[in-house]
Amino acid sequence: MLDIKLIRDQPDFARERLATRGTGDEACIDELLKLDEQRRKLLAEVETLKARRNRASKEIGALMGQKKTAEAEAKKAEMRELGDRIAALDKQALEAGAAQDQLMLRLPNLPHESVKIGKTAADNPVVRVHGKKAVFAFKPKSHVELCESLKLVDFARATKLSGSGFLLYTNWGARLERALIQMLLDLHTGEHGYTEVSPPFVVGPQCLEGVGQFPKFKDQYYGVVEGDKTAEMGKLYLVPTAETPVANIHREEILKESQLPVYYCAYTPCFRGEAGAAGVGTRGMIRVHQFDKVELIKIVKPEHGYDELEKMVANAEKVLQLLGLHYRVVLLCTGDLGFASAKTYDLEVWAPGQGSYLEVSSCSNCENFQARRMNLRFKTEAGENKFPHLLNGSGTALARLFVALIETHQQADGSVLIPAALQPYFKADRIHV
RNA sequence: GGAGAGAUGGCAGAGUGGUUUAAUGCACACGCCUGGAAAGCGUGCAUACCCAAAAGGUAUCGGGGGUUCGAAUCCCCCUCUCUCCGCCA
Repeated sequence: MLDIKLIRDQPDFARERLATRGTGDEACIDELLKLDEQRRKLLAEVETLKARRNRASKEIGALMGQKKTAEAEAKKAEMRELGDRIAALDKQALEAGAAQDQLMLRLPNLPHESVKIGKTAADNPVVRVHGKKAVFAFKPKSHVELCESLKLVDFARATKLSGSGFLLYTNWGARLERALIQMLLDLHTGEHGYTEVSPPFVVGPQCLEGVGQFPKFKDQYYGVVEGDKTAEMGKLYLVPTAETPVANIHREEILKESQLPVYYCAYTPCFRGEAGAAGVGTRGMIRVHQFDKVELIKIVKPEHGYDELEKMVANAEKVLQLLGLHYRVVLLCTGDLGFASAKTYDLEVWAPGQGSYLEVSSCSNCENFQARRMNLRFKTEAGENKFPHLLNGSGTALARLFVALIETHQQADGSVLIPAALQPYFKADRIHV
């Protein structure tokens, strides 16, 4: 959520920054300003009346104490009338506030000034490239072929169980997935200073609202029902990313300045409805309804937000380096930026069998956009309450990492070599038939 | 799922319709005192919003609704916590 005071004081700045997203959201600034003015006018009015009533009520108490019943009754009648006006005005003020909130919750974050203005992913500048595309003396297979020949994933039976878009890892495939999860958690906790947490995989709607997934993108997530209580539908949702539970851990809290920065990392499966995405790249493991991910979350002082973002990107890159993968880092342009983010780097790993780069990580500084939504603050040494910056980054997503890994390290004989860093977890150096 | 008891500020804890402007204690900060410290004394110490600022005002005692001129206090609904019972990995 943006700061209404910023919109009030610098509407042109907010309009101009929002416009760079190309979503047309800047159009509602005028309506927002109107609603805000209306709300404040009503508030001032109703508060004046309430102040008068509070004073009168005390006087009534005093009059009754002095047994001046007639005077007290006269004042009571007067206040009854005032009470009706207060109730009516109160309702209006509340409605104006609710309308304003609805609008505010649907307004995306302002892109940071360092973000390139652009329209689509094609405009994203490549910041740096690591390694080179693997060269093969043979035609590299796609991960789908490798998974079938090495029996790493049983696509057909997964579909039988849960429909399309779900995966049944088998044998070496299941072990590889587990080894990757453990390697990444060990890396981030052991080398990068993150504290491991294991959150619930279902969360209440307030968590989705807190990070900006609700109310605008409500159609993309899975709601759960306990037993046959269909009335409970929508009370809980499967997490679309660990960001949802983990970023909300300290919601509605006031942290001490000395507690910052907070670094969390968590493994969770991620569940995504991907509404409207059917038919696009659905074959294989690139776009699925459930995948594993190790997520990084930081809560930091505002002045450190962007240094911490760079460090987080480096932490995610380390994963790809250890696995011997070629990748590039791109900076998302304003048009490609996520709803809550002010600045995002994507890590795209090369998948030789696909002949394309796959997004395996997205690291964002959401500044105080999410902190405002979840009312997460910290108290400075001077005693002032401030909103911290919230950062999230994949460290990394696994299904696509799995794809890049087996496609990159496949051999002419159809086997796949396991990188040295992963061997202690995988307990073998090669996958073969 | 059943029965009972609870939810008040950073913590503890009083407050059952009107000087409560939420007492008191602890913790914390600052000052006095001291050679220095402890103790003692004094002052301060929730959040948000309205107001250009100040002064002031409004709201908030788990959440929502109601009664009333007035609600932490009375009524209704919900959530959560604790104790016991049942079921369960």
